[in-house]
Amino acid sequence: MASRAALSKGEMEVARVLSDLKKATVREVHESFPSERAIDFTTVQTYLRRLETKGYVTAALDGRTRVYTPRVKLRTVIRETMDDLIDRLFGGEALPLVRHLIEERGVSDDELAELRQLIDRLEKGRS
Amino acid sequence: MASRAALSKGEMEVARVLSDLKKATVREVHESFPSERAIDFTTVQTYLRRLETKGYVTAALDGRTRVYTPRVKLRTVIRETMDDLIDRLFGGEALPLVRHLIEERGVSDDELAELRQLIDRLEKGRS
DNA sequence: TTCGCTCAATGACAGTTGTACTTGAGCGGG
DNA sequence: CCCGCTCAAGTACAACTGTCATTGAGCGAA
Repeated sequence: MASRAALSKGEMEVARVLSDLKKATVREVHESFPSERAIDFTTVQTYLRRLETKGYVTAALDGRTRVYTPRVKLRTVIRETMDDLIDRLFGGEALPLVRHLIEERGVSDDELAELRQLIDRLEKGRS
Repeated sequence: MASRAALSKGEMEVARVLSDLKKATVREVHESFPSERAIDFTTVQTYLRRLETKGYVTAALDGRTRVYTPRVKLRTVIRETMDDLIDRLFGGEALPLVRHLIEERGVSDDELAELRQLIDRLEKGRS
């Protein structure tokens, strides 16, 4: 895992918001934050700048405003993050984490149904 | 949450090893690290010290050696860590992460079976 | 005893993170 | 035009991280 520097939790958060927006200015990212998540405009700005130097996003100037775009897919960020976490916390096994998530955090009926579908689909893919 | 300070990734890693050992000296923790995970003895020592000041472990002196014991259950650490991550990366929804884990990292046949059991058990618990 | 060795304890330090304050370029009102 | 306002850009900085290097206490050999 050598290419990019890992993201901090705050950076990830901003990366996710930007990923949802596809393309946005600092202001837009800032405004997209849930209102209960109080975070300063300049803090978001700093995170985006760092994401840029780390190579996770690119910025294009529109007038004097930077418009940021993801450069690394969020999926990739998530995968790398989870891989690392699973190594450290579960000795590399993903299933214990899945079990933890299902047991420790409630799963709604709908979610349960979705999970079942997911498993069915996978099992069908095998055989 | 007048809770504890969050753990860094490195801290978590040694917390997990200590948790497996139940009770151990720096040396024992250090030796329990997988050999491919090169890490200095004193680095482990530092992590344990920090875990102690953060209130995650306690140390008792045996002669002139500290013997560390977990103070917060690993399960709790994991829950807090995951809650935070899920908030930042998935907007608070756990299922997308479960889906990610199942889809992105392979699941063996055995694991698939275990998952199915888990779901069956949960569904039975409902209704 | 005294030398050197072994380890635990502690100090150190550069890099990262979280968070915000300060600066300075444009622009609308007078 | 000049004044103040707005907002992006840059600067700041203390706390935290990852990783060692250094110190110093006890102990066995000479």
